[in-house]
Amino acid sequence: VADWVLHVDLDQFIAAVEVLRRPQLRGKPVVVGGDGDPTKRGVVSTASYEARERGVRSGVPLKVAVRRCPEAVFLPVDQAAYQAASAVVMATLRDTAASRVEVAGWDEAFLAVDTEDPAAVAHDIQRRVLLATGLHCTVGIGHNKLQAKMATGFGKPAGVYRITSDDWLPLLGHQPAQSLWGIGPGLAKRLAALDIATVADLATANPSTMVEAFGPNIGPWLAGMGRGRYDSPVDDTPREPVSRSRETTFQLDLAEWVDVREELATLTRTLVSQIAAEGRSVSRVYVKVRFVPFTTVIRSRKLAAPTTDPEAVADVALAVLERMEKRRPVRLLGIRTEFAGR
DNA sequence: TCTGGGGTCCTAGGACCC
DNA sequence: TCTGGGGTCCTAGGACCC
Repeated sequence: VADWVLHVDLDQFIAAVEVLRRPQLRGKPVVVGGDGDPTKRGVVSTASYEARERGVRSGVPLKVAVRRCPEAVFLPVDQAAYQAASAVVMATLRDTAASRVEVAGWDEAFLAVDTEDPAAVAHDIQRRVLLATGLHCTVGIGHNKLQAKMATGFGKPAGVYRITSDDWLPLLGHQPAQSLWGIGPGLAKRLAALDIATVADLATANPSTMVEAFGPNIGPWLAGMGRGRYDSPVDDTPREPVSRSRETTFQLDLAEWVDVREELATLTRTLVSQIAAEGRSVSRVYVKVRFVPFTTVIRSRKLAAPTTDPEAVADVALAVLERMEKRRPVRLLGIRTEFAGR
């Protein structure tokens, strides 16, 4: 078969971009997260391999990270820099032998490639990306996106790895179902209740049981993934954003409801002003509140008509907030707006 | 002790309509 | 006493990903 899918994944992307513009950091533990102050509330976005060896991984609270690795260099998140680097990477990928490139995030993409020698294409991609950006990437090869994506894990860092249907079960059969792309803690728990623990268990699961337990779409999709099957093709259609959100974690929890209202109104106005400046209008508003102790509530309301008026959206957000229990203290406020015209 | 911020997609169930 | 079947729209909320 000459139709291959390649999954290109930049290695420790965010940390690598930072090291690129601060060469003196090469080889040192680098932690990017929050505003770069590890005494504040926030979590790690990406850590360099040197920091990962010390147990500092994405999602670890910065306060924990600094305890585990006090000598690490802590840097603030600089989205614009990563976006710019990402754009160069994606342009480089589009300039390769790939017939289609599906951007799957800042630092990863799927490529449809028609070739007899996918490994040669993969190495060529690595050379070109390194030349254009100074960044290293891993390339996974398969006959679909799932196989390619799982192969990347075996190729890290900076390697090339291939998985096809023939070696899917020998390689992955004994692994937990949750190791598969798309199976998180929630699905893993429901699978475990059906005595499905591993990828091999999933591969041999009874189809009607799966449909009964997960529905006509997700059931067969899960069972197929157990056998390394994956139908959705590499899709290079540029995607219009569906929604945009902003959220804030307060350094000091809000104890007064009047402050909660004020912060939510400000957050909403800021976001909607930006959206309006881009010429988009808002059709639905979600309000997210995280209370202490740790519970998160999300409520939404559709607007009577799409609008670009920050005040109007703020009013709706406050009305949604009023429907919630006025618990305190409040740790986090978030606003998400869905765009009109979809 | 501490738990970010940015997204997408799917499903259940109620309201309402014919 | 019995109360279909199909459809859309809406909200809540689960789940996953980087």
